[in-house]
This record gives sequence, structure tokens and C-alpha cells, in this order.
Amino acid sequence: MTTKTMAQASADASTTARFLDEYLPYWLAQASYWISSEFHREVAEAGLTVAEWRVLASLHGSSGETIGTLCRLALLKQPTLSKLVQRLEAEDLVARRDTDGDRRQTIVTSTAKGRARVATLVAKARVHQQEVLKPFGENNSRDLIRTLKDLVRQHEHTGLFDSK
Amino acid sequence: MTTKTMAQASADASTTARFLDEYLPYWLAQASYWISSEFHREVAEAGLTVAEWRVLASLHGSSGETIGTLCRLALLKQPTLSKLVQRLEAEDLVARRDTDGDRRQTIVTSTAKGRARVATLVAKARVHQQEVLKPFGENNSRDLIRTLKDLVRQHEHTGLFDSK
DNA sequence: CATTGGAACATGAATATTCATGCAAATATT
DNA sequence: AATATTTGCATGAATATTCATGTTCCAATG
Repeated sequence: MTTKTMAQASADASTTARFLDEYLPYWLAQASYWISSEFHREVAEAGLTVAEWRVLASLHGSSGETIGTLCRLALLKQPTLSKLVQRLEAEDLVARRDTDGDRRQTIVTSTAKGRARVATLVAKARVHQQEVLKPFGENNSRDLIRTLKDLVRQHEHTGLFDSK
Repeated sequence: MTTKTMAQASADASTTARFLDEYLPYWLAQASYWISSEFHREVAEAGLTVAEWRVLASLHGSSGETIGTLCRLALLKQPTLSKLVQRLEAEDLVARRDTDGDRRQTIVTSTAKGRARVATLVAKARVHQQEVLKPFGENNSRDLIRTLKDLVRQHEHTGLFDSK
């Protein structure tokens, strides 16, 4: 195995420091990727794709979300999500209905079958999060999540979602 | 604009707390997404796709990376990256050569043209990072990056990369 | 040192995403 | 209040990604 780890790679920054090594967006992407993909094995074993898991998780504990909101929750583009939701609806894992107010909107809710399908997974996700945060302790963990929420709050408005 | 922000959504967790609202991987993904996509407008204006930017940024300040390492740096799957590198090579933005040691490996380096192409962008990226971190101050910023690096170090080995 | 297993990269076929657009409904403008 | 603009979602065509596999080479084992 010749494979360098990211951490090692960042360590042998002898003279030529790689740009990425101190680049925040890079580390955010790496952290997001590795933490998530670790759990995505459970998702695959449960017979779901990552996108399906994200949608069902987004609806977990929600009374229903519009397609647009769901796009931002699951970080999927609107056409991608529309098609995914239709597949999930065909499997009876989610249901779609119109809103009372704005008749352009579609509200998506998870069905009993959908909730049952992810119940175990959600529990495992909570455990996974605890394991991930354990090495950091209570305070650092709280700080990390608060900082991430702050980052999102400060930047989610800086660009239209679908302009990517 | 009926659109709920993620922060607002997390705020009206009156009785029904959504699962995602306290889920670390969710906030990592959101933070990564929004911070990056904010900058990706610059990338688009420079006439590059996000994947192209990631590859060229990964090679910036590097003496060359193998396809495999580049996959992990840019978080792209190997077939995706192989094809992308071939396109970049055709534009003379990167070059490929064989390693001395392992003749299965391909080393990718950025060409002078490639470096010129992202020089401005890299400078803008550094400025962008400073702006993003400014509200958090020196100490919190350093803590955040250190924590992210720790997370990656602890988890990059927990799964094979391409098993996703 | 032959053989077997695995690793690195390339590539075609299957699949998924994205862009562009359409349509219907809400909101803004005059 | 008629018209123009914008918003929310759906959908087909173009594009990109991914899976499965092939090939070549390295490394481990007998």
C-alpha cells in the first residue's frame, strides 16, 4: 500500500506546502465526506442509496417539507429531487400532497412504511454521531456543532441554491 | 419568498425536533456545501467546473500526485477522475507521466498553463477563506480547522475510499 | 521462481444528474 | 385590475458519473 493518507500528506509539507493543506473548504469537504461515508455503509446495507437516506432522514420528525425545502435539506438539485421523490412515492415510502396555501407547492411527507424503513438507521446514526464525537468531549463537540451552524447561517443566503 | 432558511427551520423546533437539526454529518455537509458553493461562482466565472477546480487546486503546490491520491484529494471516484484528467490533459492544463517505481501508477502534474489558469483563483480562495473565518477570530478559526483535521485523521481509514 | 492474490488505472455500458425549458400559480407593477 | 415578472415544480434531452470489468504490474506465498 503506497497510499498516502490525507493527514500524512499534509504532514510532509516540507518546503512546498500544498495549497489545500490549510484550505478550510477542503477540510470541511473531507470531514463531511469521511464521516458520512463511514455511515453510508449502514445505509447501503439497509438497501438505500445515500440520496434516499438523506430525503427520508430529512423528513424524519418533520410534518412535511416542500420540494424546495427538501432540496436544501438534502443538498440535491430540484430536478434530481423531484425524480427521486417520485421513485420513493412509487415505493410508498413518501407521500405527496398539495399545500392549502400555495398551490404550486408540493408537500412531501414520509409514510408509516417510510418511517419504519429508516427507524433503525436513525437510531444507528445517533449512535454513530456519539462515537464520532466521543474523542472530543462534551464542550468541544458542542462548540463544533455551534460553529458549523454559525457558518451555515452566515452563508446559506449568500447564493441562490440552484445557481450552485 | 416562502423559503425557510436552514437556521430558521432549526429554530422552530417547537415540539417536533427534526432529526437533522442536531445531526453532525448534516451540519458538516451543509457547511461544506454553502461555503464551497459560494466560492464556486468564482470558479464558474473562471470557466472551470467544480471538479476541474478541485483537481487543479489539489495539484497546486504539489510536485505531482497519483490518480489514486488525487481521487482522495478531490473526492472523486477513480473512473470519474481518470476521465477528467484526460480532458484536462487534452487542454494542456495537466500532464501525465509514469512513476519510476510502480509502473501501474500514473503521476499527474499541473502544467505551467494549468498553474496560470488557477493562479488568480487560488489567491481569491485564500481571501475568501479569510472572509469566512473573520467573524470567528484567530483562536476559534484555528480550533475549527484543527478539529476538522482531527476528524479526518480519525476517520479516513475507517473505510475503503472507493467502496464509498 | 512460478503462481496466486491484490492493487492501480483505463474504459465501455448502464445509470444518474443536470440543464434548459414548460406550465401553472403567486406576486409585483402601472 | 390587467399585465409583467417571478416562483415552484415537472420533464425531456444532453451530459456526467458509476459500476463492472479488463489489463498490467507488484507483492506475497509455496
